[in-house]
Formats: sequence, structure tokens, C-alpha cells
Amino acid sequence: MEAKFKHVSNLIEKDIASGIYDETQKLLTEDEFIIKYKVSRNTIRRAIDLLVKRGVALPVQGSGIYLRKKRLGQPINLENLRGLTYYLGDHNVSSVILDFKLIPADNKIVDLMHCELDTPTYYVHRLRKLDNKPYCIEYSYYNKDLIPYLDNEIINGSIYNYIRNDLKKTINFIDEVISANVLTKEEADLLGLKENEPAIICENTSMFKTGTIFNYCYSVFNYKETKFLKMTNTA
Amino acid sequence: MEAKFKHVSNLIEKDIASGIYDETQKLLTEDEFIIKYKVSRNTIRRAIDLLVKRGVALPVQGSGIYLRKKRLGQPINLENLRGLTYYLGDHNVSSVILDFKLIPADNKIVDLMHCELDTPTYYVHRLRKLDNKPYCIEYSYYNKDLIPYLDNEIINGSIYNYIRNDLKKTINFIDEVISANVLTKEEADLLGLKENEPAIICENTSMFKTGTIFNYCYSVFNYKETKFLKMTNTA
DNA sequence: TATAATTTGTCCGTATGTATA
DNA sequence: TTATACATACGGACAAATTAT
Repeated sequence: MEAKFKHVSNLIEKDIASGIYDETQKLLTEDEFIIKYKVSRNTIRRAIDLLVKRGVALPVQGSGIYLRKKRLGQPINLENLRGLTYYLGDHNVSSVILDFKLIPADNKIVDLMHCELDTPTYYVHRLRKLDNKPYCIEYSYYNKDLIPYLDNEIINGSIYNYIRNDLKKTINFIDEVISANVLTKEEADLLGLKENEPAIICENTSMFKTGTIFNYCYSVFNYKETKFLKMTNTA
Repeated sequence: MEAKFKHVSNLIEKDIASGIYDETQKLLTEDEFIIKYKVSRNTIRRAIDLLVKRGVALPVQGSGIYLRKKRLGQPINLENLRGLTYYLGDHNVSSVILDFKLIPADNKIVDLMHCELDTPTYYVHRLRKLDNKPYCIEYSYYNKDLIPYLDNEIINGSIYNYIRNDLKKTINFIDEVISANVLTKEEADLLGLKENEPAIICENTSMFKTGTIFNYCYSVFNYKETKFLKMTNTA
């Protein structure tokens, strides 16, 4: 059962997406939302907080709650953890599996995933495509003690949906580290760039609620086409 | 007057920094904090929320509130908007001003800062150093209609502190966009790297509460030494 | 294994403060 | 100045997850 404030937040976001606030650029007031959804002020405020976090809404004390203008160039919002499939909505997402095997954890993996040496680990290396154009190169590791089974079919779809829907587990924390590096020959070929050109790297570490790491993923993006966005409120 | 939950959050963070929770890795319970600070449960929970956002604390339902292990390599936390000075604590921060002038906004600036053409704009180009070693190259623009005065002294210190303490204005939103690019000859020389090597770029757009942009800043970092971290809770 | 106690998560209601219009 | 609307803070009740018994 989904929490009420999350549910209401999603309802409001759907209304926003439908464009009903586009003209005024102003959402309903808290009191109006309270009546509309028959919830407490607390709940509405938590729902709005989520929209603020997602960079969608902007409450102004004494005035109202406004839409936040979208940025140009469509950078990847680091707050959006719903995966490529969701984020890229109307685009065609596919992937080519370059390698897939079960290996014992070496020192590097132990370090990255805080697991024991020789822990059985799925290694997945794939090229992800967007509208049939190379989009990013993934090197991903899954702790088999936590994710007991993976196969080609699962890998071809959304692994995160598999974890959520089939394993019934909840991903609670993701650390995302952004850096830059030079492209290897193989990576350059896959992305249609040249060796030693820059690459922008996103390293994701995914954890369950107690902080156990089930996945580490190193992704290489085309630096000419990819930016990452973090929106912050200091309030 | 600072909000109570922020104040309490800072007090708790100081206790964490002092190491008093290092042994158990477990903070006090909500009820214990309520007694200690004589505040409501709501206030304590908001204080803890801030610590969670900063990646410092990790509440576990039914169990307690735990310290979150620090990451290796000390990446720059994108949630930390307190500036270099705060973040790098015991290090020596300095800067070399490479250019500083008042210019009318051109089309590029208009686009980035959503201002009118020819708006008077301070342009600041500086090299920031950490322990006397080149750390990043900044190209920064300030809307003079919003930041009416800047001089060398202010620029040499923390501009953000000047805005907070002297102009008495509150920075409410910062959009941070991370990308990669190739270094220009000038940038490479300044950072001790070679032309066309990768650079990791952080573009900051800073806004006051109503969303008006007062600053756009393009920063070039040494890709060998700099990473950016985003910690996310899906809960 | 089952139950109770502990602890955080969600939700409600109310009152007051502060910024905006 | 007044009314509107969001921000802060308090209190209580119950649910859900974990831990101890």
C-alpha cells in the first residue's frame, strides 16, 4: 500500500504533465488541494515536497505554488531514479549485451560493494541504445547473495523493475558519483567517438534499506550529448 | 531567526563530527532527542531529514538512526552548497583573479541568466587554489541589477558569504549541471594538464526565492582529482 | 515460533509566524 | 492595513518494521 502523500504527489504530477496549469503557471493552493484530495495539510505539504525535490514545483510563501520552468537541453536529473525507460518516455530504448557471466568477487568488487571476497557476482556489460543510437556503456555488478537470479531476458528489460516487481524488494538508496575520464578504444568505437576523447562517467551504488549494496554500475556516456542535473533548495 | 529544526540539525551534526557516535554508529532515538532538545517529534524528524539529505544519517524503521559511512575519495557532495571554504575545512583556499569587469549582457548571457539584453553584468574569471595547488577555473556572471556592487576584496573572499551577510539576501535555489568537455590551452596550462585532455565541468545557476537568477558560474575541474556525489533516498 | 516492547513511518488537527499581494 | 497563503511548531494516534523476550 503506497503512502498517501506519494499517491497524491503522483496525481498532482499527472495533472501538471497534462498541462492544466500551463496557462497560469500556478498550481492550486494548499487549502484547495486539501479539499480536492480530502487529506490533511501535512499530507499535502509532503506531496508538494516531493514535487519540489523533482524540480517540478516551486512554493512561494504568501503567494502560492508555481510550476518550475523546464531547463533547456534536457539534462539527466539525478533525482530521477526511475530508469531510462521511464525517463525517456516516448523514445525507443534497447540494449546489446556485450558480456554476461557469474564471477567470484575480486578485491576491486569487494571494495566497491562492501562484500566478502569470492562472493558470487553477476557481471553484466552492455551497450544501451536510445532510438537505435548508442547512448551509454554499462559495466554492472550484482551481488548474487542478494539478487539470486538473472538471465538474458531480465537483463534485456529493466533490471530495476525485476527487482521491484518480482523480487519484491525496495531499492532505498542510490549513491551517484559523476566524473570524467578518457575513452578506451573499445568504448570510443561503441559510442562513435575517438580513443582518448573525454567521457562522462556515472557510477551508481544501489542499496537496500539497511545499506547493503546489491549493485554497482559504471556507466560511460557520450560527453557531447549528456549532462547531469541536480536541483537544490537551500530552504 | 533560524528555524528550530535547522538549529537542532546543526547541533546534532556537530555532535556527529565530534565523533561521539563513532563507536556505536548509532545516534540517539527520536524520543531521546525530543527530551535532549525539548522539541516536538515533528521538529526532530525535520532535523534528521536534513541530515539524511546531507548523507550523514540513516534512519531504519523499528531499529534506530545510524551514521552513514563516508565514501572513499571524498567526492564533492552536490548537496553541500556552503562553498569551498566550508567544505574543505582545514585546507587553505585561495584564488587568483584572471579577469574582472562590468559588461552588458550579450545573447549568451541573456540565455543563461534569463535577463534582458545589455543588463549590466559583472564578469569574474578566477583560478581557485586548494593548498596552493590549482583546483578549478571559474567563469562567473553576476546580474548587477540584483548584486549591485562587487570589488576585488569581495571576490577574493566568499562571494556567497557577502550575499548572505552583507546584502542580507537568501539564495534559495541552485541548479547544478555536470558535464565533460575538452580543455582549452589556457585551461590546461592553469590546471597543469594538456590541451584536449578531458575536463569535468560544473555549471551553477543560483536563484533568489522567486526564481530570479543572480549568478551563472561555469567551473572547470581537474578530471583526475574531482568527482561529484549525489546521494538519493527513494523512500 | 510466537509475543511484546521498541522505534521509525504515516496521518491527522490546531495554533502561530512570516512573506506576499 | 488587511487578507491570503506558505512555513514552522506542537501534540496525539495508529501502522509497520525491527529487536528482544
